[in-house]
Amino acid sequence: MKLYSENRRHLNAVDCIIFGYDILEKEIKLLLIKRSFEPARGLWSLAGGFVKETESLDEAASRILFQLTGLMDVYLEQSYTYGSIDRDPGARVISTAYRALIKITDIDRELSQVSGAHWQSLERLPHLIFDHGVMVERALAELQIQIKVKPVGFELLPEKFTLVQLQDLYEAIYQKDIDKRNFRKKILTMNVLEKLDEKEKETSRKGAFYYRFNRESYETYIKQGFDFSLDVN
Amino acid sequence: MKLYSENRRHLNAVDCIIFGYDILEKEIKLLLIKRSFEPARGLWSLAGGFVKETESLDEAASRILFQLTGLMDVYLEQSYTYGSIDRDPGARVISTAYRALIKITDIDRELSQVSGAHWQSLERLPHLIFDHGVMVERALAELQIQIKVKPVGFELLPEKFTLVQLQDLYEAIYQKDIDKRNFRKKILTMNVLEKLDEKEKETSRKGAFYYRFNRESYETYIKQGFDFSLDVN
DNA sequence: ATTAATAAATGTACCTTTTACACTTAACAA
DNA sequence: TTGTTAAGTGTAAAAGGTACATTTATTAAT
Repeated sequence: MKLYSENRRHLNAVDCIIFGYDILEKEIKLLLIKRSFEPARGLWSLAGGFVKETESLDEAASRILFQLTGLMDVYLEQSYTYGSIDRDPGARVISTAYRALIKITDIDRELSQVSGAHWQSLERLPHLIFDHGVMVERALAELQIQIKVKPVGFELLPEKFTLVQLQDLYEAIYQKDIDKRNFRKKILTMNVLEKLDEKEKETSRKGAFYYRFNRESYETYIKQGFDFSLDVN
Repeated sequence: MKLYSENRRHLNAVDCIIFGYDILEKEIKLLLIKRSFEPARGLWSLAGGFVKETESLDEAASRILFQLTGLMDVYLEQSYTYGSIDRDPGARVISTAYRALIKITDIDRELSQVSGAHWQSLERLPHLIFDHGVMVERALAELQIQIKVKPVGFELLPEKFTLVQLQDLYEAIYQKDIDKRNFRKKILTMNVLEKLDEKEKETSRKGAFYYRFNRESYETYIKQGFDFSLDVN
């Protein structure tokens, strides 16, 4: 084992896979940017940046997300660290990917225009630079696992949402159809949804009741070892 | 966004959480080493080392595992990257943890003596340096999740093992008792175990039949979307 | 030869959860 | 008043999970 000083130092980056849900198009979207510097300038990429000596990896990821979206306190979890020698043709860069879930409606549309960021449907992504495509695949797989165990779906929806919208979201994440009655039965027996006295009336004459996620009762259930897994048809 | 060259470089390390299973003591063990350099020389730590410019993270982890154990082609998966600024008091080091599963019997006892490595029971670990305790906790949690979905337990057992031994292993990982008949029913319906014509006779007069993991039928089932989860009492 | 001791091996009934499936209701517009 | 549209609802059958006690094979001791 060598002394610290004898060892080679590396550039470290973070890249953010930023998921959003488009409630109208019923599609998961990713916030992507046009890369502004060489190599690969002008091509689509994840939001990323180098880790500074004054910040942790988590802080770097938060910073990059904030710079792009103006949002703080976003759902953000480490995904995986990519460390192949040649993954970035510009230099050896070790990059830690982070998964972010945001409510599309929270984003200031102007802001993202300025920074050259755009929401792109997961179904038809443009080609991404380097290994960013692999990062997206892994992050999506993690999201699919995560949502079985934790109600992270609510991070992607507005405060008020209908059961139809919630089901559409689950179908988009699983990329599978779900039986309506079974879905409602299961999600309602979890007792983490509050029915509101208000209806969403854009999409039907009858209207659908809004619900709200109750974070407190969720915490209670988690402590009791509650299992949110939703095995879906 | 700055140019590559303007950004600060960091030391990158990998640390290996090496799990083994002691079939006699029915305990999960970790292979730990006495640290040989400052800071924290002489204290217990995970096996780790710096990432070289000529190797990927995965390669660095394999190399460190090989240097310590002499084993190649070991089950090895990335766990998590630890990037707090002050996690290592010697310098800023970003460390990626890897989870390794090895058969204790595969290890050349001499070799580990030379390198100052020792198996320590997970139940009564010594204090570990830096954030290595946290790394262990996370890796164990990952192992507990992993074993529900993939039969990784077989990585920890010798080629031939009895159902009693397999159950003991699951109990050690889950840190929970499991009903014998239900365990056997479930594990046998998975059809990935081959019963051998041979008995283990050390621990009882009657003797227990040896089984062998059939990797081929496992692959077949995985492709069909088989679910190995074993929800246990 | 018989008996005692020990751990391995085995089956079933009950309960819970999951699945499959089609009609009624509310609201508005014509 | 009627037509249209999407929201909302229940039940029966199947599958899977849980709880639980006795028999069997083998060896050592008498």
